[in-house]
Amino acid sequence: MTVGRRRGAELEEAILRAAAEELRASGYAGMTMDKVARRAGTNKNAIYRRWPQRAALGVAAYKYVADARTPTVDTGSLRGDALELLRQANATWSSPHGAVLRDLLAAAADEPALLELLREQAGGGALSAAWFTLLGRAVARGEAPPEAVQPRVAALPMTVLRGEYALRGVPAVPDEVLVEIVDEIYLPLIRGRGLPCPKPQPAG
Amino acid sequence: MTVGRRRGAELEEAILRAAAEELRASGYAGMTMDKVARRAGTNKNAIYRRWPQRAALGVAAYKYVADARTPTVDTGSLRGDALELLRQANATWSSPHGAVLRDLLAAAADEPALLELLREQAGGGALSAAWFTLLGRAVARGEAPPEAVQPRVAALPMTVLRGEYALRGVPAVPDEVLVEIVDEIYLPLIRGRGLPCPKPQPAG
DNA sequence: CCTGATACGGTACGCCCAGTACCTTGAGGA
DNA sequence: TCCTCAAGGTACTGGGCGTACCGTATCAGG
Repeated sequence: MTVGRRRGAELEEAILRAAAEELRASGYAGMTMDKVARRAGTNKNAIYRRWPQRAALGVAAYKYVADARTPTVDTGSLRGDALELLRQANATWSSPHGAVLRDLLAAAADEPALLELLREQAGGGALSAAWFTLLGRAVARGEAPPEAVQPRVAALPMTVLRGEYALRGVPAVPDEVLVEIVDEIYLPLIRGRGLPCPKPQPAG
Repeated sequence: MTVGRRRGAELEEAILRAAAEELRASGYAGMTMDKVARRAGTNKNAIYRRWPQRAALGVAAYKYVADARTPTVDTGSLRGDALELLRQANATWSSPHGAVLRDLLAAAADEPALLELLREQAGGGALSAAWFTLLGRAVARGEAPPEAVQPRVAALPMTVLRGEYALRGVPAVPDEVLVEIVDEIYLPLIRGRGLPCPKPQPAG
């Protein structure tokens, strides 16, 4: 009746796919080991043989669907680039895919090892690199002072966007907020860093 | 043996105290209803008669210990005020008290009602008000341009600090980072917003 | 083709915890 | 005093994580 007993990579694929589907359908909280096993047409043993804990499976399932595409933009202006990158990030986090990631982050609060992995995905590596190159290009064009190229400054819009997520309940920040972040915060900050700027109150 | 059967407010106090102690001892995940009941010298019924769910008890216990002190600072300069407020926030979030709050936030990801309450505590109301008055004073002193008085701008240092928490595993951000946030981001931003600033590249 | 080793499948556990039901017992008010 | 209501005690359902055990299919090697 069955097409034979699956083993190794094939079974692993099936489990990951099932876990990913469960994540999408019920969120991380609803991703039960039994349900994953049933959906994958196997049982919990096969899962626990590969991942020691539910959280580990969750992370694996997330990485399975997360195509680690490095965001790239080049609109020709700092403003355009920043806005585009923000929009991409906003779209990503607003998708069900982003919801899963947020659930996972919340649920893994007591699993240091998993937090590490997730943190990377959530905006550690590739993303901050994108902001760096973006700023670098702006400097080359003379749009930004070299002093502005600095980790905390470069990726500030993403930080503010995350803050916006924290304030509102759920993502999907309206586009005008993204524009505001760029025009009222990022660009003025870059400008402000360009000034040798005598303090307005040179007291002291 | 016992001092008699406790009722009403007295019992409620005891439960809240016990729940708070459990939170401190084992985090939210370890705050079991049975354990709270046992520690309070009562049983789960008395708890469920007052709070319908575990999460509700968690929030109540948190609010029980959280003395909602409104932070106030006035060092005489924008830089000093901002730094002081950041230091206070950092101290708060680094304390076990802050750890409980973070646990709670993570655990309540699927309880919209609780999220609301927590969000308020986490920096919604009183805190952003403090940043507003701080900036207002700076404007009055001529240290900052009036255009800078804007929600997202005013509380930006807190947003960046939260971002720092997200990147590192656990709070307790070193003091020099707080200084950097103020000197490299907040102050330059305020400065930059003061300029009518012709765009460096007026293309278009 | 036969024989192991390995891993899959099935099932049944143990444990813990949330939340509920039911009854007994004490305390305070009328 | 008696009555009511809440507190205490205990047991139970339901469900989820993680484990154990055992039969069985697949694969590798001779």
